[in-house]
Amino acid sequence: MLAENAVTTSDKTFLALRGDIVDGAISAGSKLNESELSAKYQVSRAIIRESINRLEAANLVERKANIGAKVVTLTHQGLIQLYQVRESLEGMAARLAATNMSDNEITRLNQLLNTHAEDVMGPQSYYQEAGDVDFHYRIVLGSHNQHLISMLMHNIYHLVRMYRVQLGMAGPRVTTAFYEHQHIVQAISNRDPELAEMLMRRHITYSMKNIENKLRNLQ
Amino acid sequence: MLAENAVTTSDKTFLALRGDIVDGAISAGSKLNESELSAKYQVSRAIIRESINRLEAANLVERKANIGAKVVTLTHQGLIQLYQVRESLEGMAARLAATNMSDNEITRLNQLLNTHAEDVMGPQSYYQEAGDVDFHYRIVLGSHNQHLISMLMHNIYHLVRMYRVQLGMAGPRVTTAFYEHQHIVQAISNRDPELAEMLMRRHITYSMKNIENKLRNLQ
DNA sequence: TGGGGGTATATTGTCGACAATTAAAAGCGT
DNA sequence: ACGCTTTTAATTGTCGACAATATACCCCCA
Repeated sequence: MLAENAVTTSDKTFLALRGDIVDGAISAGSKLNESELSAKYQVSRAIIRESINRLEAANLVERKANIGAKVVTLTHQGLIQLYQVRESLEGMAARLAATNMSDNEITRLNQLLNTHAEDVMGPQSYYQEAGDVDFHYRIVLGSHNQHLISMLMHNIYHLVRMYRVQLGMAGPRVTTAFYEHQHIVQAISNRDPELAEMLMRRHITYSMKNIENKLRNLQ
Repeated sequence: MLAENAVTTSDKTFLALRGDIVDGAISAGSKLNESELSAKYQVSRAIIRESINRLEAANLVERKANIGAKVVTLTHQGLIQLYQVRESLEGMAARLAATNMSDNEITRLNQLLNTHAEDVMGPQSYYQEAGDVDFHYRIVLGSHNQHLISMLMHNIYHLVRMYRVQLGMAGPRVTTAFYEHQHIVQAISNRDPELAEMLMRRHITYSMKNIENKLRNLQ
């Protein structure tokens, strides 16, 4: 599951900070004071600075020379642009997965889908968040493309999660999304790259339209 | 031209290091010794470390905790994976450009193309590198998508250039590529997103196949 | 002579202090 | 009282030193 083993204190601090930003414990748009954070997380300013640099690379923070760093603000336009990139990259991931996933990987992907099927049919569907994430991760990894994997895992998904968490995304679309997942897996199982890409792109587009409705209030 | 104004010494050092890596002055695969670089560039180790972190984010360097950083190695597979990402992102950029570029921007894009036409028809075609880069930049910026722009400019293009420089890419395909550019601009001028994306993806695929031949020697 | 353990060296990780820059406050004149 | 200049405070940028980890070397032993 790609264990992000944090060996150094810088790693741990980065993960802690990232978690607090994604969860909203450090609110969107707020300024990051290095000395303050240094005291809060009990590490030197050098560590904080390194973490902030990594957060900037992860698109969670914006930095200006001699002025400082701010947590990104969540906007309607920002969400749209983020999902356009997702559509592009995950579409390609699905395309490559159809060619590059091993038979074994595909078997396990189908098993994952069956697990989700039970959840969807069951009483309460705790599917959405965790299940959806699992599914997308599996396909991205199945692309066997290091750049693609790295970009999505490090530069995109945490920001996506930040939108989801802070805008309270857990809504309907559970069963609908499930069937879309099913069709994507079918295309991959059939080793049909073109179709897999197209279905994934549509799936992400729909998903965006769904979220978009929930934040007409954001400018 | 997106002036990367480097205000701080850290910025300057980063740019210097990046240039040396892309150009091969610091050879691919070699280890980066922090103290050594600190002496070479006349700055503290803190600056070097920050620069190395940024280079890692730019996919030009790989870092391991407590062990150190190495310049990436150029491989056949690495090139393919890089171009797959390019195809994905620039395809989307072309699609968005067809919708989002202003009439003014499109006019200037056509002018750029005319300039290149003269070069291609002229005696020596110094077109390839600079011209190609200009063209692609213009379209990426035309997408008006900040994530897309940032990813390509900071995380992809410098590595692409590193492959080009170090594998001595300047070859034929000058006029061929020009006509492909022409068709892409036509699609954008016609406000046809679907076609613009398709043509850009093909253009990049062809370009990769062309480069691929030149490095059968790389494993 | 070859291998394992332990010491020495080199390299990276972390820290606190100083310098440079920016933002805020005070002082001044009109 | 208002606007401009000067001074002060706060924050970021840079540095050299110390700590922790990994690598290289040497010695000892079978």
